[in-house]
Amino acid sequence: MDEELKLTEYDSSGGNEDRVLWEVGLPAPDDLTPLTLQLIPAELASAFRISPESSKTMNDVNRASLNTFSSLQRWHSQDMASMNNSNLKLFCEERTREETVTEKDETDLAREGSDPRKLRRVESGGTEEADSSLCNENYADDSSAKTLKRPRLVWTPQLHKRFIEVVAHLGIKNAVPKTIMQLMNVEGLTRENVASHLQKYRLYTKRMQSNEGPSSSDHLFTSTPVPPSLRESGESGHLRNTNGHMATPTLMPYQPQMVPMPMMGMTNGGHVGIPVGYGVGPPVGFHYQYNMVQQRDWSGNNFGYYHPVASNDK
DNA sequence: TTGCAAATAT
DNA sequence: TATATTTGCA
Repeated sequence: MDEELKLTEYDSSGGNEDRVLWEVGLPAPDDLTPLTLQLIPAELASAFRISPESSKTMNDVNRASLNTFSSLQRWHSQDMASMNNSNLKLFCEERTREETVTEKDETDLAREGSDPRKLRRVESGGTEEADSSLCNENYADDSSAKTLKRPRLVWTPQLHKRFIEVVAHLGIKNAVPKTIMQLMNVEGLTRENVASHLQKYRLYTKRMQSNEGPSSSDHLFTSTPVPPSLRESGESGHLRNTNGHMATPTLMPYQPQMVPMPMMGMTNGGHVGIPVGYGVGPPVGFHYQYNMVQQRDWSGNNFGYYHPVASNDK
């Protein structure tokens, strides 16, 4: 969190730009490999017929650092709480402008008319791929929330646990996508998300009931045991007590905490965690955030998150 | 609106 | 390759 504070407080307009951006918890400068150093020695490169890296001067390194800093600043200057698609759109437009200039500088007629996003993927060294992937058509139009393609939801064990709790609460009979979605009270979660997950979950429970055993892809489901109320077909999750009255299992209200975490050291090929802002109360808008924000449930467990996957050519 | 299977996307 | 999403149909 110290890093986070330092990063947030960093302001190039006022302070000493040569100041180290963060110090706490990070290796001392002496422990770091200089970026000017070539990682593959010339002899090794020639031995394996690897085309030698273009040597990096301090100027190159400084330029790259400044680019990184300015983009980080841009990210952090956004009000994370009020982050919305318009912000992202502006961000993307800005980036697109920058990239257009770059592409003009490196004029290549053969590329004329091709998709800039594909171009970028080929051209970028990879470190930009993850954030560039945010600026695709999924986010380009915020005029209609319905036409927005949501990032892929990752059903983490915690999110699945919440799902199970709600399904157990409702009982097998009442556990339909819409109701589950409402009771889960997870902002941004759609009926389709739930329907899809429910579909898979039912297949899993079916497999379990037929003593087939879990399949290799049932990792998530096996991590959370199937509640007894879901094993009895057709019975509601509401338990009948000795008086014959219905006793409703308590369903913990959803009170998430936002735990901001700077997205540092993300490399290409890795999935970028773009969590959805889970809210208390009725679902409101769907907020995309640039930085890694882990969702926690009331017991401190991380919840699910959305991630756009950096697309890779197949 | 729901459930399901298959196709598609990431 | 795994798995989430979409699609089409009943």
